[in-house]
Amino acid sequence: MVYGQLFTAIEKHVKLTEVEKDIIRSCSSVKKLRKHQYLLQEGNIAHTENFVIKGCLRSYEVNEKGQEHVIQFSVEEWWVGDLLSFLTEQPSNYNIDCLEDCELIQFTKADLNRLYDEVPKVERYFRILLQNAYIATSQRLLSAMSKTAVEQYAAFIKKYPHIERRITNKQIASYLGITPESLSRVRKQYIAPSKT
Amino acid sequence: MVYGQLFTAIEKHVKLTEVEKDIIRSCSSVKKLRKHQYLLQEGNIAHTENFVIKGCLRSYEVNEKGQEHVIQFSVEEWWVGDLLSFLTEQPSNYNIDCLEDCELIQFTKADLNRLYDEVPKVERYFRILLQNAYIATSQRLLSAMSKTAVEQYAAFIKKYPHIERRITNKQIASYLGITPESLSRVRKQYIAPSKT
DNA sequence: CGAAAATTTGACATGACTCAACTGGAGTGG
DNA sequence: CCACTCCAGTTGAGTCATGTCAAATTTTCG
Repeated sequence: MVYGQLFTAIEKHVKLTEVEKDIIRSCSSVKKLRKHQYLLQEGNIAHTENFVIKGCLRSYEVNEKGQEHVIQFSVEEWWVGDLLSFLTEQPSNYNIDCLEDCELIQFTKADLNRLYDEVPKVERYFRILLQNAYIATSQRLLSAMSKTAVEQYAAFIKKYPHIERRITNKQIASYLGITPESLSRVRKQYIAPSKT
Repeated sequence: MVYGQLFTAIEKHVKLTEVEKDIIRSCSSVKKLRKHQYLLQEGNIAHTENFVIKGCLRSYEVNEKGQEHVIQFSVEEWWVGDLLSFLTEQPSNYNIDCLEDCELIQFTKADLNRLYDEVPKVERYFRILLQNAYIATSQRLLSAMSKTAVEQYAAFIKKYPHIERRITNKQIASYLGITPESLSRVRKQYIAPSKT
């Protein structure tokens, strides 16, 4: 039942047999976390990659100057984790906490390597997933470099209207790389697109 | 001979048999381009992904305001192309031109799909490649958001000392998302690390 | 050699940040 | 259920980093 969302997500890219689904089930586990709990804290190694069944998480980094930067918000049907730490098994620079009560499907590195070998389609799925993530991040980078704060906010609202209602403006500001004060001013200028 | 660099690059991640190498050779072609020639122009579809044997290329986008933004410099042993256009077969928003005479190994989408099926190791290699690209882009994004121009320039020089000597400051400025004038001022402040 | 491009420099404009104060809503404990 | 605290959000004033525009200078390369 909980796996339905995961299989649907995977099957957008590759078809799975029942046997393969069973292997995937056996190579993962379900985890529940409450609001404010941490999935990962700076200095720890990310032992899992996680698929979100329910809830909303934020990944952020605290830089040398003490500033927090939100890297990503993750909601239902998205993946969350620190890929770098997961792959290298080195301590993470990221913090990931729950903005709402959450339910996740977790895969360890061993799980995933076993899956790659036993179900090559999963490796294909992850290649495609990474292609998309890479493209999305490249576009976000370009957007961050060339757009004003207003343009970025407008682009964010357009792209994530659903997420926008679930998180505070302070978090959005951190994601956009501007201060909460600036976002507040930006929001006054910004004419919201008409409600549905 | 020219394929030596490609095989070395792939074999950093997965071992190849001679048969597999032959398949790779048969699924690709070598292309030479002169300085100032375009590998890809905005509006065209990226029909190939390309491995650089020799030379240096720049990928850039021209935004609505007419500003050029360098997305990436690609030198020997790197890949270059527009993944989004390549995958979706939609017109590209990018321009890619040669900053030096170049030699590339090209793979079409059909080539690559055939390779993925015939040599699953290649799919693994690309998954790993994309993981690394995704991580690198994520870090660059964070850096662009939280660092001053001086810090960014210092980070760039530290990370790409080799590339730095092959391209103009104007290009570097565009890559960092600052104006050439700002870079010029930044360079005065910046104390170069001692030469080797 | 000479044209075109890159780089530097100066003066000035501006978008976003910092700091500080104030408002209002959410959550907590008595 | 009220009083209290905490924190998000807003607003104002002043500052600073970077951009813009223009001109001078140097370098590149045909």
